[in-house]
Amino acid sequence: MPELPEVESVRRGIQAWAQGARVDRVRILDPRILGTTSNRLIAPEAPARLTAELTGRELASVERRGKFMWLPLRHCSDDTASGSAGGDAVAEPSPARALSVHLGMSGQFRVHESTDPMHRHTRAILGLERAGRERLELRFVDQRIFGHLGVDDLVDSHGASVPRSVSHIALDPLDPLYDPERTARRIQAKRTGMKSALLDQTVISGIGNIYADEALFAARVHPLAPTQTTRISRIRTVLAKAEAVMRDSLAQGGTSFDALYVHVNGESGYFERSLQVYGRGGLPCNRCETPIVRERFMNRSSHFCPVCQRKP
DNA sequence: ATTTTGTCCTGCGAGC
DNA sequence: TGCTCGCAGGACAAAA
Repeated sequence: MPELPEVESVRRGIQAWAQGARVDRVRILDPRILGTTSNRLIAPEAPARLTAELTGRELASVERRGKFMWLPLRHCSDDTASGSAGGDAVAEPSPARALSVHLGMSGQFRVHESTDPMHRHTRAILGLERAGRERLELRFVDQRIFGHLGVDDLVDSHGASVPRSVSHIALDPLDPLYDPERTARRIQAKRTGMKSALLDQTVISGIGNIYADEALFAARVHPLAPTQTTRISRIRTVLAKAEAVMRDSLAQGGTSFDALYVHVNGESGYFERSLQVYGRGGLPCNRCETPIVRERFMNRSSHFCPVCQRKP
């Protein structure tokens, strides 16, 4: 399940290939990836519209906030020259639109040559033309179609330019502008459990079910500990552990449980072997040997040590 | 207003 | 053997 470390791994993975490339071909194989998880009504003309928006554009960079990625678009220099017929020579305008990407549960970006065999769950293909280098394809593969592709206006949010669809997402712990103290106070102001707060992408972004469980274990805090009565120092610790565990994971290329998360070249990350509680229900706690408990609440599995993480 | 619940989707494995 | 059922969970609309 791609969370911050996995998405950042993918961002770094495609950056070298995508940055500065020109989109010369777009194929939408399954239009459902153009919708959101809650809006599956795809206008019939949506694929053609996205294709028109992207074709001929240059991908300026690859950005990320939390689990969201986007690639700001700009007109290629030759396009600009022919487009502004006889107009004043203006400086390259800052990108106003971006290709926005969410990997959902099972989304992957894979770098391929166009002759490579097609993966069964390929949902979209961007053909990339790169000055002086061979053509390649960026393929969006997504088994469960929780992922999303779209083109969106760039707007200002938390001191950065992000797609409108990302503007409500909070800064993540790897963002230079991230403020852990402010985040801790916001969490304490909520009336909910600690795990719910960590998963609220408008409070802190990038944390999903795996790293929420791992951070709470590392901080010795129960997932259902009420935010309001948890001491601010404990909340600070949880945030520090969340950041630490995600940085560790990133250094190991992220967590790969199965073939659902892989790098752009198809290789897996190695953080799974470092997980302390997630996926370890019934196995002994690495600190106290007590069997790790797996319980379902919030419609999700939560994994924790009943001894190390005292009940609220 | 804020918090919780339900929904989307596919493949796989357990159980009968 | 073949079927059904449950499970995996990110984000968001809807309900509470």
